[in-house]
Amino acid sequence: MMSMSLPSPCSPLSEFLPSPSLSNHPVFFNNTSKLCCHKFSSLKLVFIPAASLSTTKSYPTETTVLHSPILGNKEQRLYPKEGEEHKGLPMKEEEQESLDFDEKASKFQVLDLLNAVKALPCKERVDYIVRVLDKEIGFFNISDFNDVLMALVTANESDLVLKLYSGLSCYSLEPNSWTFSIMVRCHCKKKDPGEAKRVLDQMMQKGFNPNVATLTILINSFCKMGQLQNTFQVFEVMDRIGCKPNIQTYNCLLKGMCYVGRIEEAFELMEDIKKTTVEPDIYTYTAMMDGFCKVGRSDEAMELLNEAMEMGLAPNVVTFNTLLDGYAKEGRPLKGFGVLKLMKQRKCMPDYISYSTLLHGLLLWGKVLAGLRIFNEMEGSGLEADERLMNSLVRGLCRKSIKENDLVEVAYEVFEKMKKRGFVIEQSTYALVIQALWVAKKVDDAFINLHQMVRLGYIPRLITINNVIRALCVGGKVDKAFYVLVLMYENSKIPSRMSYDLLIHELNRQERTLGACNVYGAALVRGVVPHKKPRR
DNA sequence: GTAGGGTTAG
Repeated sequence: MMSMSLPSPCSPLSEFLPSPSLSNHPVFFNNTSKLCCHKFSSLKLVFIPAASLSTTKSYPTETTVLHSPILGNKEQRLYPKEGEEHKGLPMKEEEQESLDFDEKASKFQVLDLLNAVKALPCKERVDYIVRVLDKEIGFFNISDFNDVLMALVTANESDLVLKLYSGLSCYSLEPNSWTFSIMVRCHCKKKDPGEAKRVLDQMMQKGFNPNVATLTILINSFCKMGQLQNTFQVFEVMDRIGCKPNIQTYNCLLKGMCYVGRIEEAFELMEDIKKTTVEPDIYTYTAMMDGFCKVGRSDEAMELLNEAMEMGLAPNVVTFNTLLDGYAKEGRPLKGFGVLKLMKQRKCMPDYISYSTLLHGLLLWGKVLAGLRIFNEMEGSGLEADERLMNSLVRGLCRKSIKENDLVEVAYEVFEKMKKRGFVIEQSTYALVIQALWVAKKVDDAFINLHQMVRLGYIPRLITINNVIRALCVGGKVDKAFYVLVLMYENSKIPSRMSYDLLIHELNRQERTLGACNVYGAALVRGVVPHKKPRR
């Protein structure tokens, strides 16, 4: 076995940077190692024990963030969502045009095959593919095999890929470099970079050298799992075979470092990249900005944005959204207005994510009126807020309205909009709307919504019910008040003594003795003895 | 010779 000196977890990053005079120099390695540690100690960066790097659950971070675990739910987001549109399938028209006839035919055959396969039960798929390749098309070489394999990887059919690949020798085919690369990609897609690395080792044993794209895929996969030591091992391989990392490779590493909370180190990497011939791009800046934002250092992210713009890089909607999110999480959502302004100046139109991020942040920090403004702007630009966002907006407006009694109408307008869109209205939203209506003395609307709420199977709190009953009684609408009781029976909920008392009191006042007796009797039947008695 | 990287919410 060849012994390999692996980069330490505190990563002398510069080793992987293209500086010919220094790379592969053992002294350089050791020196920077020390240098790194020294720098970090002065920056109070918490070192992450090697063992903890392989987990993605909790992350030591150098800065405590005000809200929410910084990277806690990151993993989900870092991976492609299920059912996500696949790049490359189907092809765009221009792409089709640019292919020559054979290529076209071959691509379409693979696509047809894929579609046919998808229609089959899982068990029959592999056999079907082999049959088609072997007999119907009439040729069956490693290149065709690779095409099918690649198409299946793109289509997220990794189980099929594994089955096909495992039968390779049965078809007396030898995997070539491209076959291995596809398999690396397949395992990475399955979030199993460890297995991908084993394929890579096998590939190299067979004398094939992976290229930068394959290695970057693997690096990215390790980074997404927070496995930085493994990432550095891949860099080591790159260095050994003389494959130069490019900006995409570095960007993956940068993100990986930020992901495990090694922000300062990521920043150093970025500074180091700038000194090389590999030029940072807007992805580099966005990744670093995201790193800062996630640990509550959005101002530094903003500085980076300015730097990127000065360098002539064009920030895009993702760059700006990152910043919006940072400020929102940090508790300074109003900063988002400045970001929006900048976006528009730079002709980068805010999208759904921009608005919902900002709106959510504003509501989270109690900036309800600002939130309303953003909501209106959002809807004005043709973007619709979703169900949950509108639920929180309505609740925010109602809470403010209950305190200050000035926003019921606006709240109700948004609320009605939700109903028109067929959105599910949450129980707590109904409760707050009814309370706000009640405070604003809009008793009939409160009654209507209480009715709707119960019909939807929600159970209002007794205080809500009694408030509405009392308000209806005060307004002389005793029949409606009585109907509230009926509603509660329908929901098999027994009204409180207070509910009955309120009704009996009002019926007495109106001298409707019979009615009062009925209510009293109804209470007794349900085991409630009201304080109030019908007046004789 | 094919491929690779980024943002949101309860």
